[in-house]
Order: sequence, then C-alpha cells, then structure tokens
Amino acid sequence: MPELPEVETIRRDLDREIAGRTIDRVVATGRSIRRHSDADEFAQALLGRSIVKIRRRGKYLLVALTGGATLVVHLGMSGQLLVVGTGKPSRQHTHVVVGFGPECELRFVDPRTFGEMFVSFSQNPELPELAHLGIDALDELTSASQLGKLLHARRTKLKALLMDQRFLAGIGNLYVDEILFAARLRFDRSSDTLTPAEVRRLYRALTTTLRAAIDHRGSSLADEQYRDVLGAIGDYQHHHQVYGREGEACPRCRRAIVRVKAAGRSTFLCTRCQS
DNA sequence: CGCGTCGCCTGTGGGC
DNA sequence: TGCCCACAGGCGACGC
Repeated sequence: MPELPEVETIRRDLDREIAGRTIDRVVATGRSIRRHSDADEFAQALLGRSIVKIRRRGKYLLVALTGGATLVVHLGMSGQLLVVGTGKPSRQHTHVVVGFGPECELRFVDPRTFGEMFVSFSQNPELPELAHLGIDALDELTSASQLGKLLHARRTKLKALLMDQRFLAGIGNLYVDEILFAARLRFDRSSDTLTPAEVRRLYRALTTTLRAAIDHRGSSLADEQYRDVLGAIGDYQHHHQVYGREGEACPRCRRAIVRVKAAGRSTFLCTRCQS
C-alpha cells in the first residue's frame, strides 16, 4: 500500500530524524534482508557508517551512507520504518533494527514480508539494482508531451501501464484509481488512443493528485497499516474521490461509484465521468 | 508484446 | 463460539 506519496512522506521525515547519525549497531532477522547471505554480512555492511541523506526513486527509499554505500528500502505491502527511542518494546514482525547511539534507532516492521532492505555498494547513483525502474512519476515526469510520447509508444490498458514500475515508478493501486478519476479516463483505455487533451488531463491529474497526497502525508486505510516514521497516520484518505467508495455518489455527477476487478485488482470508478 | 493469473505473506472480517 | 476462506496488494514469474 505505501506508494509514492507515503514513501516521500517517510523520506522527508527520515531526512529530519536520522540524517547525520552514525550506525553503531544492527540487528537483523527474518526474510527482509534476503539479498544478503546472512544477518552478519548485512550488519557489517552498515556498521560505522553515517547517514548522509535520503533519496527516493519510485517506491524505493535510498539511504546514502558515508563510504559510498546505500541502504535501499522497499516497504512492499505492509512495511513500516519507525524511528523510536532505544529500548522501547519492539513490535511483532520487527525484522531489522539499525541503532544510532543511546537515544534512538530505526526499526523495519513488516508483517507480510513483501518488503525488503539491502545495501548497495554501487558508485553510480543510478543503482544497478533499481535499473528496471522507469522514470519517477513526480521527479522525472516533467511535461504532458513527455507523457504523451511514453503512452503512444505502447498499446496497453492505462491502469496496468501506469502501475507498471518499469514504465513509471511510484504509482500503485490506490493512486492510479484517483488519478484516472481526476483525468476522467477509464482504466481500460488503450494508451495509444489518448488525444492531446486527454494526455494533458492525465498529466495534470498525476501531478496534482500525487502532490496533494504528499501535502496530506499519504493515505492510511481502515487497517491503518501505513504510518509515518513517528507512528502517525496520514490524512489523504479523507480526500479520496473513488478509492474504497463503492456505492457512494460520484463527487462530479452523483452517480454511484462502481467497483470492478481489473488485472486482478479492485478498481473503483465512475462509469459516467470516466470514458 | 500484451494481458491475465498465480504465489509469496499475515491480519481481518464475513458467513455459516 | 469457532472455523474456514476470501480478500487486501507490490511484484516477479509464468503461460498463452
């Protein structure tokens, strides 16, 4: 569930909370560090390094460390990164703890274990481990004409394409429905059929929806699975137009919002406003 | 290439 | 009350 707005919220918080701190202990268990041979090797890659800054690429967090290493974090479905006081009782499913002296530590909690953490030693800031990612939906998508070229080079259903991280990085099942509603486009429109006006609408919808969601610190659904690094929930769920609102009135035309399955995922839309 | 489906994983909630 | 199962979905691997 954490998508670009949630990851960006976490990035900003982390930059404030842990930049400059030095790692003096690492405890890792479970499957979250599966790219490493064992917990000891993962710990040795981190120990003694300091946090330089935190970047984001799509749904990935890149924690730049001294000595040219990068701690890469993907939250998957249920991952949380929490900055807590050292010694506070630890939650179930805490897979990695990165300690910064006596005051605080960074904890990676992930019940469903779809997330992961690994250390990259690539000198190139474009990490080879993330080479599969397309351009970032916010930072690297800068014009409607650029989006139009990308869309017209493919002949794929819009929702699947916008969610494909190799095409555009950062958008998942929640925000794609909000973006397509704001753009008044159906999920199953073929990407090569969009008119210039529709491409412009989609570009504006992408930009404004993602920015608004970041301004509201992301979306926390009923399970409140998404939390920021201090454990607070987001606020953007109160601004959702269609996601999770099956049967409610469309904010534009008042017709009931419907829910269908597309690409195996729940999809919410207004069949009158979106075409 | 496009597109649908499955499996990974745990917590939750509806139905019986 | 308790049990089973569907569902939630990011992502990679398949198969057609």
